[in-house]
Amino acid sequence: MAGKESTSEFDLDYFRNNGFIRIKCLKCSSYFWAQDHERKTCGDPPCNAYEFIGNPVGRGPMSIDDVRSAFFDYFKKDHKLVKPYPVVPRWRDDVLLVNASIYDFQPHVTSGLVKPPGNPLVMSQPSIRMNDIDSVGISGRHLTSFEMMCNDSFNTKDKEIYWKEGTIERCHGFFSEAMGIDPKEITYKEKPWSGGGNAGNAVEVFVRGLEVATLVFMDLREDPNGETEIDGNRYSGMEMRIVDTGYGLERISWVTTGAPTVYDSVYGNIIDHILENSSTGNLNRHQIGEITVIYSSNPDELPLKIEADLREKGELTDGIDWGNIDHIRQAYVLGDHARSIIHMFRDYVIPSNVKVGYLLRMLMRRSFRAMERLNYRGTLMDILLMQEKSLSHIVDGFPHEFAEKIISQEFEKYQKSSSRGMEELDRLMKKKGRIGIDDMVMLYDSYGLVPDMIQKFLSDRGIKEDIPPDFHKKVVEMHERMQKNVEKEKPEYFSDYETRTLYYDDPALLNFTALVVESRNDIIVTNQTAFYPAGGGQPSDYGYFSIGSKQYRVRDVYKSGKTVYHVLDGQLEKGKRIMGHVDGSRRKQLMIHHTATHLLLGTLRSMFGDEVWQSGAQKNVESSRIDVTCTVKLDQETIEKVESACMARILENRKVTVRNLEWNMAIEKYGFRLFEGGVPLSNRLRVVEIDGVDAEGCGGTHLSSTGEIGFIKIISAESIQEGIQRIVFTAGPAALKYVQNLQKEMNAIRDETRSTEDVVDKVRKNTQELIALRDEVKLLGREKAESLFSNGRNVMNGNLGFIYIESPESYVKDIIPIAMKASRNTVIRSSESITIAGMSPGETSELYKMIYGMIPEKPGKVIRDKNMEFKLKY
RNA sequence: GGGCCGGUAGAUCAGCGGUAGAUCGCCUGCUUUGCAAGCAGGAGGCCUCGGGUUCAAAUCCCGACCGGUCCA
Repeated sequence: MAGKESTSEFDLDYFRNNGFIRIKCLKCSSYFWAQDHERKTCGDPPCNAYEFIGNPVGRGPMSIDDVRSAFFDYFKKDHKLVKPYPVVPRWRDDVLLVNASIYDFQPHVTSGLVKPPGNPLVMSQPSIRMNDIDSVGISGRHLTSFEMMCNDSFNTKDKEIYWKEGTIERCHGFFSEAMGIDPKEITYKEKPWSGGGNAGNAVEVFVRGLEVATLVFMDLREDPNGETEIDGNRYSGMEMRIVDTGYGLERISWVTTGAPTVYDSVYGNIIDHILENSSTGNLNRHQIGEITVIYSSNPDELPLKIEADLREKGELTDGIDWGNIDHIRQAYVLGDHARSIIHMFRDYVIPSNVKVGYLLRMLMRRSFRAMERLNYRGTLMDILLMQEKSLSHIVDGFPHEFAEKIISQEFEKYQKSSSRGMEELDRLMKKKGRIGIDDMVMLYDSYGLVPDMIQKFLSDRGIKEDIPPDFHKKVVEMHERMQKNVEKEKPEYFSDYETRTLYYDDPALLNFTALVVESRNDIIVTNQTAFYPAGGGQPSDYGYFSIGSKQYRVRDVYKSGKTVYHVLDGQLEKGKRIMGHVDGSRRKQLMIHHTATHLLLGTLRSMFGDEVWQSGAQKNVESSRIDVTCTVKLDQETIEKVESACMARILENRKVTVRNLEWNMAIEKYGFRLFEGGVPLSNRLRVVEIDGVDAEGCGGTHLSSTGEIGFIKIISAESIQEGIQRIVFTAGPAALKYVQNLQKEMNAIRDETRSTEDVVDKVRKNTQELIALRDEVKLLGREKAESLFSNGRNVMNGNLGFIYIESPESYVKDIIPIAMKASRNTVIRSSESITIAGMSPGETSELYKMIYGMIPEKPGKVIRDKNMEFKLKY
């Protein structure tokens, strides 16, 4: 019955006029809307298990291409169709991958600063989620990459597009009319939603136990003083109310095919191909459908855990060949990962040990292992090419050459570190006879050897070793210790005054008048400023403010929001009229380095291709650096080529233009390449373009042509991470100074080495001579020690016999090893010490007592080590 | 960004306080019709770098640098 005990956010005309009633789920007590008045449960697992496997809905099986075009056709009438964004979100730095379609519009659109690329809009956004990677291939429903289709509308005070009514009406229309699903099968479950600093009401849409869409009505933002509380966080209302829907493309297609798993549904042909070309041949996958249903009924538990429990109880074993199931699962993994890898390659991600590169490496290595376990006869590229075909309507420009190169490099690395690991394992076995859990953790940690590779290695040698059940726990424990976050000291923000940015109006302006509008201790805000604040890798300007003859040095300048803060030596009161003076030579040098950075990046990209992306940069006065993704190691020869190419472009004196473009237009024109450096949050993108070389969104100050750079000299190139090269360079006057210093150093070396002609040759000779002399001294020392030892006197003192040597202190260390091999104890006396060395511990101890009694001045220090050697220092 | 493992002959590694070794590769000679191989001999090392401890450091401690790997 329509519950009246609580008011609903979804008590909509559309529901009421179309025969829907609100029902309280018998199992989970949440509310849902349905046209089937007899319905008792909400449709969300675990309240319902999957009921569509082997029993599809709709007019017939629809491929993802079918579903996608049906979706677009349905919404295109009154929505703008937007092209998908890259899966690597270069426009934001808080996440590694696009997880959902709304990521495309955060934070610039959701904050209201930038207008959406269409309103309302429709699109299908490839998304990658790595969280459930352990369940991929096993649960039957988890994917690392999928397409999230959405129809989004952005409502403002002035313009209402559509809100709940319009969204639900469209959703129901799409599923029932366009997809031909029996409307009585569709349920809408109410559920509050929160994430990424926003929150709102939502409904989840279910068909036969499968969640096919989520409709989110985002109208709250996180606010510590907000009046609404959700999950312990406080929220307040947003000016823009956003409809964000997520339709799971693969799932919707799946519910129409009723295939055993989503993998079979979406790319069953590729799974067939993989199995046909592996050791078992193709396998029937019908049993897997039953397993998928079982897992669906317990969504909060890890599939492998459920499976282990059921198998222990003896359920879930009848007639199931687990060897085959495992084999099929590897094929699923391979099929799934191939898709994510395509998306990442498309965005030129390079495998590495950090960030998104690490995620790519993880996917690739898991794929390699799956191929090995399957004995798959093809290559990873074969599977990528098949998946590329199946994604042809959504992915364009998959770079084949780049993919081939990266795969072969990564495979080589994978094999190398596996075989190193295997050698280490072999050594450990020889040394210890068995492998403990700590060894396993070490092999995994240091060589990437997963436990089943270790197991296989051992079983090939007839040794049975179980993987300890707490292996992963141990790994996690080990990594728990490494959490550490350094909180950076935050500068003080106390104003929201919009400072006029004279440095943008005229980058050459150095002297200006200003009014102090805010003041706190040594920090002031002025109405306008020509001081460039630190940002975009460009450090702040220096200089001073003056009032009459008094000067106040400017030590630091920073910007927050629209306010520019100046840190002074001294204090200036609010209301004072002052003159500002920017240190012109510092600014000029920073501008040269900044424009040079863009030139260098553009040049590198033209030389090494689209894989070159900036991944960090820092300008400075003496030198600057830029980090770029690049698989090529930059040797001296390459560096010189880069320098020459830069020089050519400097001599061409190419124009540098700065334009403020509307966000969406800028992307339309230049693409996501604009987001090379950081991205300022504003409604317009400031695009700095070097004619024919490079265009980037950038907030820095720039020269007006490349000729002003003078010349660029690369100081060093090193790899700071895998796939990332750090180039340190200098330009303009700083470059001249650098070269002058080199000359000075060279002259100094020439003087010090007393060389007249070839300095390098002279240094080489000197070094060789030094090594030769060092060796000779060593040898002479030993010879001398030998001769001192053989000339030693045989002494009998009471019943103690020993060899007595008098020697300079410097030879003592050479005599000791000889003495220790001799059959008798040796006493070595120098002007500084008496040393006893020998093979008979008992006797040396006696000798020590005797000699200690004999010397007139008692020693200050007695050294005794495990060789039973004594040293008495006077 | 953090943890862990490592850096010794051209390559792969051993040695883990006492005067640098193995295997493969390389060079020379012998054996062989030739190849594969065998035998004998030989060359090849600032033991990554810098500090410290020590009579003595490749070895122990600290710090850089480089490589690998796992996690975020």
